[in-house]
Amino acid sequence: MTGVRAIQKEKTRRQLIDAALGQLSAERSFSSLSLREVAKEAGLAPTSFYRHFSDMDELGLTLVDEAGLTLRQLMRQSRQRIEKGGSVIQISVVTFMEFIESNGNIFRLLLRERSGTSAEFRAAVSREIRYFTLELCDYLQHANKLTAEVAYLQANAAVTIVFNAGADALDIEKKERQQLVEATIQQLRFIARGASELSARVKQQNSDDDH
Amino acid sequence: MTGVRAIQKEKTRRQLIDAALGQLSAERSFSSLSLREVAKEAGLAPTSFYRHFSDMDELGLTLVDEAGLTLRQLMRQSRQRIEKGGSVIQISVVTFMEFIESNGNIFRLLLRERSGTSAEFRAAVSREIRYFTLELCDYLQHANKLTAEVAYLQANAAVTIVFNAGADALDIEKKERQQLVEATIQQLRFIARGASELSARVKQQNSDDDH
DNA sequence: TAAAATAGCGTACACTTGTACACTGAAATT
DNA sequence: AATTTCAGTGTACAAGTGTACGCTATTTTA
Repeated sequence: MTGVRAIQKEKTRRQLIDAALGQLSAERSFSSLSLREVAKEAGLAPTSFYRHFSDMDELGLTLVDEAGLTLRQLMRQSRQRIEKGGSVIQISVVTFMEFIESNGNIFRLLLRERSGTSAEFRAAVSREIRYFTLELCDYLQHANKLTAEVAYLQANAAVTIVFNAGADALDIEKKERQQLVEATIQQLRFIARGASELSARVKQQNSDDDH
Repeated sequence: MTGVRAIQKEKTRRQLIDAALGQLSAERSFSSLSLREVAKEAGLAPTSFYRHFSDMDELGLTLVDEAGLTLRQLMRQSRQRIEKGGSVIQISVVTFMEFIESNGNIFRLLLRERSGTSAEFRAAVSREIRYFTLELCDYLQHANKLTAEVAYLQANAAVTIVFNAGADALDIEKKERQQLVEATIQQLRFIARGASELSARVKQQNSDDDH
């Protein structure tokens, strides 16, 4: 293991991944990239691509994994900030928007492949978003003392709202961004408030049943 | 006007539109369609395409308009049902899910082009969704006596949640669909509850300020 | 009725695409 | 030291792409 050869192979594999990521933009989706383009950008002959991935789909799924990793880093960063105090919702939204600003193309990848033409891609993206949601769910359950069910519904709704806001953020000017952030925060507050209200009511109901 | 020629032209234009719509599926996005394929499916020579659209983008934007039209029909249908009584939220969600079941490919078009590679497409889809949102906003403002601002935030959040649920519905079995519907309804209730709670508080605040 | 306009066709061309195949040189294994 | 493995190369090909151009047949206009 870890021979000169394996190291070099890993390096060019990385080059392919980076070449693909580098070609992504607002005007260019992963599915519009060609194997030849990516190989060329990585400084490889077209046919050398096959030494690393059996086709573009395999590379694409690797990118989605990579994106999921970035997403988890985001969460960690968010939690660190929250521990230092402040409004949880506000910090989360702001952190997410920062993530999008510096990882726009990775976020675009997730957004696009979530509704893309490959079932495998869609499943991969769903999985990453689900991890994200479940972590938030856990947090809500402990911090806000919610039913598991209500916590999940809230987490799911919140993630949907935030992702959607992120998508909107990609297409607007920086000065409008602030307004979007505030609107999103307010919407998350609606959800949080509604969840705890209705959760409390269910608990009351259950306790009535007990007597 | 209305000469034999114009009528025939409109007819083949329709054939092109229908050919394109007909090729859309879970595995096939609009951007993956080629001019030649669409022309062939419509029973035309490739170059005849240009007699009707200057390129595929122009055809695509026409499809988005068409999709928006279908969306507005959906709203009308929803309103009709609501007038006959019942839970507004429940009826809306169920109607939307029915729409997706019978117009899956049109909905997919909107979903995909919303985050696609053409700024013009994204803008067109945004516009259609905005109409949808504004109509809901109007309704909420009158029916629930909300601030214009709160009503908009609620409408926006609700549309986001419902669209997202629609996207999820496309990829699951029919039996799981019922569960998704119920979860979505619950999430919309969170939002509605939170909005009216926080709206009431703002009104109270404002009235305090007056004294 | 003669002339003009035009929807649709067929050919042609320059590109790009994925990938099969045979080859090379250096690293790994024996 | 001899042999095997294998990442990367270059050539080649069939298939598909958008679209320029000239032609035809029919409708529309003059």
